[in-house]
Amino acid sequence: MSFTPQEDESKDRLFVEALARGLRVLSAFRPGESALSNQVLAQRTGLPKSTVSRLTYTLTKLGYLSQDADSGYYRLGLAVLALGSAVLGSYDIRRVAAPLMRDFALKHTISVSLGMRDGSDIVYLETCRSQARVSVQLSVGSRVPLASTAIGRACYSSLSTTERELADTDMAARYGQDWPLVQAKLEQARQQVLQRGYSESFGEFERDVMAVGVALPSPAPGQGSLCLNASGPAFAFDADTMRQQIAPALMQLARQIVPGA
Amino acid sequence: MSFTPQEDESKDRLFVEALARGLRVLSAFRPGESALSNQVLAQRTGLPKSTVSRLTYTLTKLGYLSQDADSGYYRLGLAVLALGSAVLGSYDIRRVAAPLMRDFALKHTISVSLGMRDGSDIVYLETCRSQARVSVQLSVGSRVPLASTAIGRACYSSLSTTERELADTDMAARYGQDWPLVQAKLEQARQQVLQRGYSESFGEFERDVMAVGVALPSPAPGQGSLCLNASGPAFAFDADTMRQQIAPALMQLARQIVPGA
DNA sequence: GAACATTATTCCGCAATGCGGAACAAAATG
DNA sequence: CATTTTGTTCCGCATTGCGGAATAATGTTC
Repeated sequence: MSFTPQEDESKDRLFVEALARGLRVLSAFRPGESALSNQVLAQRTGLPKSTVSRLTYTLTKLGYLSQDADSGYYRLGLAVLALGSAVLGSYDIRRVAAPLMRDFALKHTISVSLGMRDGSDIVYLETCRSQARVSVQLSVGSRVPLASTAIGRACYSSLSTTERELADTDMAARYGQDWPLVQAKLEQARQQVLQRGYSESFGEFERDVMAVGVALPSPAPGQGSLCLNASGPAFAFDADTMRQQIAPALMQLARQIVPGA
Repeated sequence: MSFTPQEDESKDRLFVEALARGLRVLSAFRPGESALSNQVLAQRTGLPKSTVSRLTYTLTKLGYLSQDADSGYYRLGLAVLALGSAVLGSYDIRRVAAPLMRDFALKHTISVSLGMRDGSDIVYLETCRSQARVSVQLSVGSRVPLASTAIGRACYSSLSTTERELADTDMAARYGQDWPLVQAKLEQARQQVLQRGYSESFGEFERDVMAVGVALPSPAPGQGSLCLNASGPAFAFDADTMRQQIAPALMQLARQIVPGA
């Protein structure tokens, strides 16, 4: 249960507890949820009622929460959105990648996403779907696991030895006794990437979804590893099509996005 | 200099200062900026060095900031993105509006945005541009003033008397001695909305940008007021076109999005 | 509408927690 | 190597946040 393996826990004079708790309240809101009561927040965060009350009060005053007039429930405020858009704005790769991704999605009638690794997850920075009706880029900001997705495996395979070992430690903790199995699968995926240049996940993360992934060579090292996937429904894309048509095209797309490679 | 006019300042036992300061650090990042040094953060937030150091330390540990490996500078972390996407996910209007907006944008070769009022600003929740190459929905989450934009004026005009007076107070503080002029302009816009059903801003917010706006009847009252605009470059859209073609179509779009009106 | 259950807010004494000046360390600059 | 600039750590102080308990507000049941 030690979150901070490098030090003896809880003696961290530099860590600002009140800030952490406030953010814990904000992150208790799961996407798709409209409004939460003060009590639900207390349950989810594990904080005492009165503390939550004070934190919601503060967050509301700052615009990070807004209180529903009649129900009194809290919802995430628009100030949070400003932060989120500041994040997206700071990644200039998106500006380059998005139009190319859009062309790709239209040409191949498939969805394509740009992701970045965060620990043992991939966070989507941009998604282009072939038909725009399905879901409103709700995927931007959402997380998928490194281990079971094509995009995650591609990313994993592109890590340096030291980074890979760090990620391994992360996942060992995350998957517990399943880790050996997961690791074997990951190693297998890595070998495939080394040989063929792309990764696969055919129905492993979501049933009936076929996906291939490639890593982008990191433009500035240490900036975080970027990766792409292309995914479509199994009824429209079989394994052969993914391997012979989509995967090469995706590798081509990666080269377009990062020319120096 | 009193931020909280309702009470005698700084005697607020419920307000959690440390949380506010931490968020002040996060919001010091402006969109488009990549990485900030610890010192710049101190300057922008007005906090002492050591405090900022502690806050950045905490935020980094929580994933809300990430530290660039070599420069040591901080950038907004991916955890912030998750929060932002949770906000967007909580507004189900987007799901309804987005495809309709997209059709509108394509049909009229014009940009259309969905916004929500936050104080004396409008925050964009969704934008659809006619040509997708220009800017990657960077606009989602960005703020434009209520007073000088078409979308803001439409929203203002749809407020109830009490809400409008609150907004007035907000803007009086914001615009200072310019407020009488601004208010006159707003009142004029409001009359126009009452008569014709839409608002205009022809080059007033951004030079050479023509825009019209309409308000959406709030589906659940007190949930915040939603509004739409359509905007295009002056060389492609003259005032007559905006008034006779775009504005009626936008009003039609509003009725499509919120059928019960 | 009385009696109860559930949830939110406020109070208040205690001490833990965060504060910030200053000392220290580490780079960057010349 | 001296100097400036920037980041981190230390540490005593008291402010600030804490959380149990009391209070208020709201909703529910009969």
